[in-house]
Amino acid sequence: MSNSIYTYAITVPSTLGYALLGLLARHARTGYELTQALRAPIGYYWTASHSQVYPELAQLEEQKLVAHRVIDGPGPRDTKRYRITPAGRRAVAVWAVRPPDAAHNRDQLMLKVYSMWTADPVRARALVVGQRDAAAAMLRHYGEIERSMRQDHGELLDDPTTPQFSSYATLRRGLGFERHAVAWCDWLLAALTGEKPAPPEPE
Amino acid sequence: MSNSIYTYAITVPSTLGYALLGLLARHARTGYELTQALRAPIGYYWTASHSQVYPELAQLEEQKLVAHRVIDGPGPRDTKRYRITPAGRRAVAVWAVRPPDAAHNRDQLMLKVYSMWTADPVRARALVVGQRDAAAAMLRHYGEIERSMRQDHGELLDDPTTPQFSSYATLRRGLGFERHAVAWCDWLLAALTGEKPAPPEPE
DNA sequence: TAGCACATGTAACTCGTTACATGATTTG
DNA sequence: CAAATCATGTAACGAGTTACATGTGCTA
Repeated sequence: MSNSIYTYAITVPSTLGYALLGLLARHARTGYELTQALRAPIGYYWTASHSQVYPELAQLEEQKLVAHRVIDGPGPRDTKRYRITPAGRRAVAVWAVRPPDAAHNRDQLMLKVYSMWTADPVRARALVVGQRDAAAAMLRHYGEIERSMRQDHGELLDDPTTPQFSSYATLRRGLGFERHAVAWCDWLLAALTGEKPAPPEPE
Repeated sequence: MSNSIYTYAITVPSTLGYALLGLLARHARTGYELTQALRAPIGYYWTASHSQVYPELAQLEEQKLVAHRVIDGPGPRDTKRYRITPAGRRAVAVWAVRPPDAAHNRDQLMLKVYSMWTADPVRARALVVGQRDAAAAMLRHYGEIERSMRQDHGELLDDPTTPQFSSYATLRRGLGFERHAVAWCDWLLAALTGEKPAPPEPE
């Protein structure tokens, strides 16, 4: 059947695959629980729906990076609890320190701002106010998470070999990101309102 | 043939379509020139390859938001210069101030950091150093652009009705973003090296 | 008893990338 | 004369979203 030794292509996990391995490296979960983790906390920087998760888990299992055990069944299908294999654990560890693919930071808001000069200034202001409020809300939310992390763990947040440290590092990035987003919105709002620092010629 | 008045679905431009309209709102361009703009400056927050641009232009033309005129031909096909129509201009202006779709900020680096605790600390450090340097290089690059913008235009950067203002606003976001990225990498590097602020119990 | 959380899967579709394809003009 | 730039298009594929599909157990 085969006319080549390359008939079977070697497949490496997709980015989603590594995201799932990273979650399973912490503890075993069902596909459903993995999907939930892809809303929060992973959802803050990577999302996926369950329709992507289940096929990906099947692929990871084919590659022997995860394994599952049936635990029980509330619905028409079995409930499967997945755990990471030693090979899977090695795969995440290697992937985690390889430089990421040159990231194209898709930011729809920037695209809109790029064309904002064509729009109604009143509506432009409203958009920026809304974005500012959303960023401020996220900032508060992250602040609450930080407080509870400091309380629950504490010492662990200083040790880079703990999963808590890794979580904390991503949280700090989120905090800085939203803090800057708010500051930028405030600057833009001032500029849109026409607050010039000491204009030489008065109207 | 038709059993419904809804046979013809109304189609609105995709995000890429609006990106193209935003570029054409500034001045007329060929598909090739639009593709180049989608590397820089738009490429800093939105990318697309020419294989996406040409079909999208055809769709925008079908929707009467752009129009083209053949100018000459170096290759086997005609060279087409596209300009925005009044309807296209109205479409961008409206889109620009509508809240963006709830953005899922995909950040592969954060995903890697989330699993960094499983990895070799030496390689982890190397990854973060590399990311820090890349962010610092971008920061310098944006700084140069800012200087040339201030020189070329200057007054215009204070007027929200000019395209230069819009460009400047996105640039400022980039500057803040990279500045924070560098600071965060520095923090992470210190944490990975094990610089604790006055540890109570010595080893 | 209606709705939600739990739990897993498939199908259709859009978006985006890489590769295929062609060919003139300019530059080293 | 080889390579890059200009210039436009199609095809195949992978990634991601929304909708379709099923069914249990708990709670308001």
